[in-house]
Amino acid sequence: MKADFSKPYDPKETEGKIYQTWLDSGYFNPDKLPGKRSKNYIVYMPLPNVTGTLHMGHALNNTIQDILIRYHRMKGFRTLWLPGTDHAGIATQYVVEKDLRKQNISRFELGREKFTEKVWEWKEKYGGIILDQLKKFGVSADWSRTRFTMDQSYAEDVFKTFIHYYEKGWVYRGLRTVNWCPKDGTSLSELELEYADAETKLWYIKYSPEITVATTRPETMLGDTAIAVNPSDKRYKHLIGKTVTLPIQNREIPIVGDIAIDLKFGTGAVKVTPAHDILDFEIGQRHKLETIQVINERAKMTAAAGKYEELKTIEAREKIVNDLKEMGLLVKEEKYQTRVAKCYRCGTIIEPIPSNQWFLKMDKLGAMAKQAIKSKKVRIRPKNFEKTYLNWLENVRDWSVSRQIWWGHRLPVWFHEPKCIPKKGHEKDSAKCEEMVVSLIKPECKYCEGKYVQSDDVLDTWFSSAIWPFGGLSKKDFENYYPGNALVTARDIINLWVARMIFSGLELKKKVPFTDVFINGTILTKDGRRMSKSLGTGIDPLNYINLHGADATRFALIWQASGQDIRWDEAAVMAGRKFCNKIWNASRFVLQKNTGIAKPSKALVGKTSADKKILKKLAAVKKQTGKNIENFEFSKALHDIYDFFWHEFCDVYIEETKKQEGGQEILFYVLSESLKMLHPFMPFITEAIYGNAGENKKLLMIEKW
RNA sequence: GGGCAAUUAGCUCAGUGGUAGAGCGUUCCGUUCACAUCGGAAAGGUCACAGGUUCGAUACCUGUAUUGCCCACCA
Repeated sequence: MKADFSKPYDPKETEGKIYQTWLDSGYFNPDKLPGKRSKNYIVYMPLPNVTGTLHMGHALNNTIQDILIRYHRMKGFRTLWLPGTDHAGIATQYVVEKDLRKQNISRFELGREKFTEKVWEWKEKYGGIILDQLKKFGVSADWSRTRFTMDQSYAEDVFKTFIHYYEKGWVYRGLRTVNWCPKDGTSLSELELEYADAETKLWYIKYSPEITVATTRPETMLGDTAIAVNPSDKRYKHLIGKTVTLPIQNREIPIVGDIAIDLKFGTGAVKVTPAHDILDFEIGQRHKLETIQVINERAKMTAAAGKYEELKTIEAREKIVNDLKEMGLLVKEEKYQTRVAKCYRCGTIIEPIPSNQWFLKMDKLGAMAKQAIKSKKVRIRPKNFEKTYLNWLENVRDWSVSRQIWWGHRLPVWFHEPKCIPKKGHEKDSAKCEEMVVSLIKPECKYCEGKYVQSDDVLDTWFSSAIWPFGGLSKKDFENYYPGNALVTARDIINLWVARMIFSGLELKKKVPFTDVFINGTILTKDGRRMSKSLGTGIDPLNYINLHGADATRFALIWQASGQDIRWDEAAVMAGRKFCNKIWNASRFVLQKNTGIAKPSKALVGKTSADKKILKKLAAVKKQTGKNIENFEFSKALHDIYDFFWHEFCDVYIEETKKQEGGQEILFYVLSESLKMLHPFMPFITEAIYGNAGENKKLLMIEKW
């Protein structure tokens, strides 16, 4: 398409058309790129949630990836940027449930099957929104390869991965005290918790003449199975090994010594409730303590709580405090500032309860992930994030991979019906019925008429995201496009996602999925606060596109993305817009003077000192820009080009040529080269102008850098 | 509690062992034809604070303060 220089640059009118031209070219698809391209450059897009809408973080993250892809495409690489969306487990289930609630339908009325159908409907209707928003940014991903983590082939890879781990003996089932959301009815990983400050009380309860404990949760005392003290604590040392009688329950419980106990806090003696506290559970494991569950999955007291059965935990707390008071066992209560863990989705206070979960052993996998960084097979930039990554792996716990929700990959685990109806001639084999089978397809019992029923649990959503670098590729694509090169993501998912992709790739495919991880900065508000929808501090990047164009917005993002955190300053978008105007007008000037020249000459020799100077400068800037991009120094690269274009080329050289004869070829050449350098950063306007430059038939996006 | 980072012009940020730069904003001047979304010029900083290394530190080291982020988590 031709740019119309009789008017000022209008991004609104131009960007849609340019994007369509790119789509029509097919060049987003590596298989359709022209020319010999012997080397690959592959970027795996961090999967946005299907429920998501674009925020500033996506905008920055995807602009960076687009710069990498466009640069390498122009450099002659066979470039693949793999896009997709994540089913996002509980996040999506939550959104759809909320939607249904408006129609007064609960998911329980619908039942599992109908509910998941509804989620699929929802996904078909709204799941593509975020990808369409990315297109407005100029994202040059290969949309023909777009994947969804619940696509059949992807899901199959997820199941195979689970089965692989199971067969290795790395998957186990265990009762474990987990963070449980009573509202969503699911366990949550530590990383899915949000903490909020809360004012509560610290109650001092006398367990024996010698032992008083301090607790914020007296209701859990009903499930206490020990008292723990620090073994070096002189006050209690002599009591270790003895027992006390648990008040109310009148149960004998042992006093154990454990180093996890802080001498300075409270009284130095701690009640241990393995069932309802994760740290206590670990203490319980160490001392082989019994686990007595007194709170159920709806946050009510169980039968084991005796007369408090069926009370909500808070009601039970009040009653118990009162009862203790009456018994004269409440020594004192004091105000206490604490932090309560809440569900990251619904904000409900989580309740640690023992629950049957599936775990993936992390010893071998964690070691592999660690080794990948230590051996420099994978580099994380900025480098200090390698520490974040390694620290996590140093003391990583086994990964709880099961979730009690309906939307997700159901575990490929099949349980035998309780009854056994032996097949004829197999009466003697009835004991051989396998209680549980892990298999991709529904198994049949060899010995009896009994059926297998699939587990109700689904896998943690990160379990499926962890295989994105290969689960997202067809068999043929896998051969051509695995492993990839770069992964650009935010720092908060270095452990949740990046580490898990690395060990998944190594274990399942024997190769690291990518060699470079770039952690982009976090965009904060101008006064340094986190951008978030719930705080009302978020900004919709599409507003900037509508007002000033995608190029100006991309400019603003990269212009400011020099450090880690960005305090977002809107003025930068205006600067980007002004720069667009400058590019547009300088191009008009140069191209009007060069109507007759088809291609810029390659081996130009400057005649005047101004000519020589600009050519020299251009060569230097171009070299430096390439280096900067390859080193993930995008902001530096943009500042250099900006400086060169505006202050060297426009302010000095163009003005100089007005005074001197000739030099048109050099003008034309420097402009063309500038457009190329600018293209990865500001793809729309540069492509639009390039269509006007001489007889260019080629799109700038595939022009040689 | 542990770790990481930041502190430079009114604002958002670069930067370097030898007395500081950009964008935006401000002030003044300028519309001869690429661009007033422009050009030219100017004002504006004891580079958080204290010590140390050095001939010399904003830059290197130590400490302090403030801020932010990550991880762990206190019963």
